[in-house]
Amino acid sequence: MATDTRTRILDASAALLARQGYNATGVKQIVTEAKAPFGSVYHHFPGGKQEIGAAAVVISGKLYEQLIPAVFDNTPDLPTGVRWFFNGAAQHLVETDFADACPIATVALETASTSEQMREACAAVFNSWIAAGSEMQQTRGGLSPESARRLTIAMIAALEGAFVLARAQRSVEPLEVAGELVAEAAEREQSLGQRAVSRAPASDETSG
Amino acid sequence: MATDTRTRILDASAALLARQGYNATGVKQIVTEAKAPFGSVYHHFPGGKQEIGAAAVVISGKLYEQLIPAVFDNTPDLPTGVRWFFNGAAQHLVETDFADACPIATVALETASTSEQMREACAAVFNSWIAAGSEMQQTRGGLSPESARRLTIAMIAALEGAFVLARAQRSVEPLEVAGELVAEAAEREQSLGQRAVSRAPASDETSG
DNA sequence: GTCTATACTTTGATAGAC
DNA sequence: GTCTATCAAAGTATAGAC
Repeated sequence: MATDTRTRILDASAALLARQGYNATGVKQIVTEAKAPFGSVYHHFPGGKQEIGAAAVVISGKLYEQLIPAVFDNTPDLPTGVRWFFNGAAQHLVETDFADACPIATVALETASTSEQMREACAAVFNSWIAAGSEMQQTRGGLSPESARRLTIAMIAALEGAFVLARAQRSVEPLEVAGELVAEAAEREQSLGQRAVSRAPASDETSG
Repeated sequence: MATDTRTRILDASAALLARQGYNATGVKQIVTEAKAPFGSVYHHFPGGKQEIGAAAVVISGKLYEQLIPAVFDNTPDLPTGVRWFFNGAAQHLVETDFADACPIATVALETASTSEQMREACAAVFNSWIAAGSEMQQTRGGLSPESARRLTIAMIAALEGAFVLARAQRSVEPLEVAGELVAEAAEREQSLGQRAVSRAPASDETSG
């Protein structure tokens, strides 16, 4: 059984938005790529381009989120995982001739001030990444919820910004530098966290 | 004397590209905003939209670059300057309702794989920022050229990525977290650099 | 539900009068 | 060098046959 029309439209949209951004991707291009009749778009997505875009962003976000456990579940420690993460991103960037970086960053910047529906979809994706990364860093790094959240946000921000520089300069240097910055921060946080854990099993809620 | 047509076109383009990105900004919108006749665009910029965009990006880049000395020339030390820099960016973001972040990041992502002319213009701007930041950090922080370059790239990357998250989430939290990460890295680098300086006035060219 | 044809707008760009 | 008129193509969205 082949995938249905709706799924093909979303998959094609996710791929096009990731590579071209929101404004450069036309509905006509989407249906051509999805091998779908034009009218089907507005049958499955009455909200038009914005509704397609928002749904496609969420799909890309869920796929990309799987990279977090895929990388960090096999790492000996947190800083090593961070280095793997940035190295893997750099390698993928080179393999795709600096085309495939973050699937939603371009869309997020384009639509942040022009489409509330798209902005909220992108924000939801970033929040899910932060939640997934924070939980991973608490489990694998022994970090407190607050430290894990902060380190995760810093990691995502450093990665996103390094992507911007790397694609413009066609160089992985920004990814190497940003990755090392975050990895060293992870080293300090992890040693602090593990020390805290070995001293006091639960520093919070001692009075509750 | 009022500004001439060419200058008005470039100023209007720089403002529109910063807020809307490249693909959302039309040539017709530019001439309307610049109060210029439509045909003038192709008289002054035979290369069309790409030539206007490339020139406007360079102008925005030079303006934004002035923020580096404006902030760091008055700071007591490097880490404080880093915190001022991120705090100022956060404040400006809130004041503009999360519209004005980096004037070229959106354009850079949009055009990195579709217009070599635009990509090179953005890359040139980023390189000029890295050069200016590196020189500042060598002068004010006592960092080696290599350390200064790496810390500057990390600072710009962290700022750019924090902008992406902040605009999508309409929150300055990413700027606070990313800024603190870079500031703490600057603290370590500066103490290392100044120690090296006080031990050996000129570690390089000792044999020349 | 599927698919075609089309309406209407806007795009980047050009020609040519002045 | 200024400005208007216009082009061909692409944009999103809709109507309506099947």
